[in-house]
Amino acid sequence: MSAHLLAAASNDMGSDRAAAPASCGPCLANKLGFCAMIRGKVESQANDHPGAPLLIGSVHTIPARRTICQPNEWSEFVTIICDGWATSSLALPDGRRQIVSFLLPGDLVSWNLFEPTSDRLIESVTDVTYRNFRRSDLIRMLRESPEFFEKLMSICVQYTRRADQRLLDLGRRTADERIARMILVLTNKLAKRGMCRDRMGQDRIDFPLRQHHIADAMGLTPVHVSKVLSRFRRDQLIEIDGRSLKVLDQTRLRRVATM
Amino acid sequence: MSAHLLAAASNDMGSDRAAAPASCGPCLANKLGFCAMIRGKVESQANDHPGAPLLIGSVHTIPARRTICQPNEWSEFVTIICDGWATSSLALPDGRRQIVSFLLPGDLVSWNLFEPTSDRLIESVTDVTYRNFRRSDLIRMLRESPEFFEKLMSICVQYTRRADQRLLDLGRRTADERIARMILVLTNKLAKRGMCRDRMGQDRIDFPLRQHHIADAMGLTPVHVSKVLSRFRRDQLIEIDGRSLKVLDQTRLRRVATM
DNA sequence: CGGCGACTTGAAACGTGTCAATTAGCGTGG
DNA sequence: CCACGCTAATTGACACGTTTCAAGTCGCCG
Repeated sequence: MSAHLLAAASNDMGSDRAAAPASCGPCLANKLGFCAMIRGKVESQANDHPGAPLLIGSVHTIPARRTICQPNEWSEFVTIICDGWATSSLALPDGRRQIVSFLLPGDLVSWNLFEPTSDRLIESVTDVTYRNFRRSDLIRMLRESPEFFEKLMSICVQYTRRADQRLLDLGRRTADERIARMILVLTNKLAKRGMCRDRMGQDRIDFPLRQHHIADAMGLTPVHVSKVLSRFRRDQLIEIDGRSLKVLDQTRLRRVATM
Repeated sequence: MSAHLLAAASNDMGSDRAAAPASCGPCLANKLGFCAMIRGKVESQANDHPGAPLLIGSVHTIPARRTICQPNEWSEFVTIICDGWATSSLALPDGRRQIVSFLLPGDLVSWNLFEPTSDRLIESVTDVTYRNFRRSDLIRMLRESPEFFEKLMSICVQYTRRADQRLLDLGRRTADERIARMILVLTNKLAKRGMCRDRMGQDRIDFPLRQHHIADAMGLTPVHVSKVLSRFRRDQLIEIDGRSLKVLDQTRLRRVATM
């Protein structure tokens, strides 16, 4: 199978090219995450072995509030978020649910490349575009490229640390602490990706989450989230208008969060 | 450096031998976990390349209630629990703590081989004997042995699923559900390792945990744990005497746990 | 204009935490 | 052997944080 054929077969947007797909323009994370590395790999592969099959992900776009992947659904693809916000969550039969993490541009939906299925339910919050890579391609790359391997391991460590903090949140922190921390962590994460609205100050961010998302992530009820956020606003800690959020007093917010 | 020298240098129990260390007799998990595989590897290595340096872990024993590893302490070793119970936990500056997992014989203290440091505080519950492997040895083995790699990945998946469930516990389950689930999960885990007291029934287990361990693992207070356990006992769901626990009515306990 | 979903707010209920007093268990040393 | 001191566990009364329920507002879109 030629490089051209494979790329065309696995990609549903004919205009994409391996080196710099059109859809990665808005993906602000392609500098730091996997995408860049994979594309780099693809380029060098194309240069070194012009005849070798190209590793390239197919791009998909999905509207807000849709499910991207069902729990325990088998998939031969590994997906990376290119644009928009999504959630990765667990659900109980009786309807209770727990959001494990918010997925932002550049995030791997599941960092375990060897598990073609997972308990998690993946849903879009906003419109989301994501990129599917063939699992087997990535595994091969993992074996061949030490650099890629290192990168995956460091992402793995990072995710684990986040998961640990979330556990501390749910087990031992009050609602105020949880929500304050969440705002700080998200702001920080977005700042790292250059996704803040302010050119300079890294404190105003697009904030598409509904309060029930925050509730499900922090193990609270939407009503209580509303009360805490109202209090934060009354205390001039944060400002929310429309779908954007600004941290007004980072110092005091940190104190509330006990960070 | 000869194989003999290396083994002697990294092992503080002179009588141990690579193929079947004396201390692994009581370690009931060596059939299924890492230990077996590593020892297998060591044996075949010794046979194939008699001159190559032996990969062998040093064995240590530590009394109950001691800290095995401080948070963020750098270590060139990867440790596996051989015997006894330990905890892996996170602590807040103000004293609140969250136990992330209980470590049983056969468990890897940290499954991330590439991270020489972690936030976790590792403490012994009972007397614990563990085995330290040189991180660099394991990493080399990981690269060389696909079989070993697979094993680590499957352990990794398993730990992730457990972590997910713990998140659901803390975020969305009531105290009763959490404690019932914990009892069932632990009983099950011990049964898998053949660590039950009954020869047949897999329901009576050694249970060295104090109630404050349960509290710290489940995000509750010791007082409340006591109340819930008392109720479970009054309702004939479980029986506790001394340091052993027996599930009396698995069906009803499962119902309480919403499993 | 009407309807719907997201959010807000208050009152009351509930689960869990806090505090305090008491008992049981266990290792240590006299 | 017992006395001592320590930690673990139990129990009840009360406080607090969070949930539940309910009513109402706001903004958005058909």
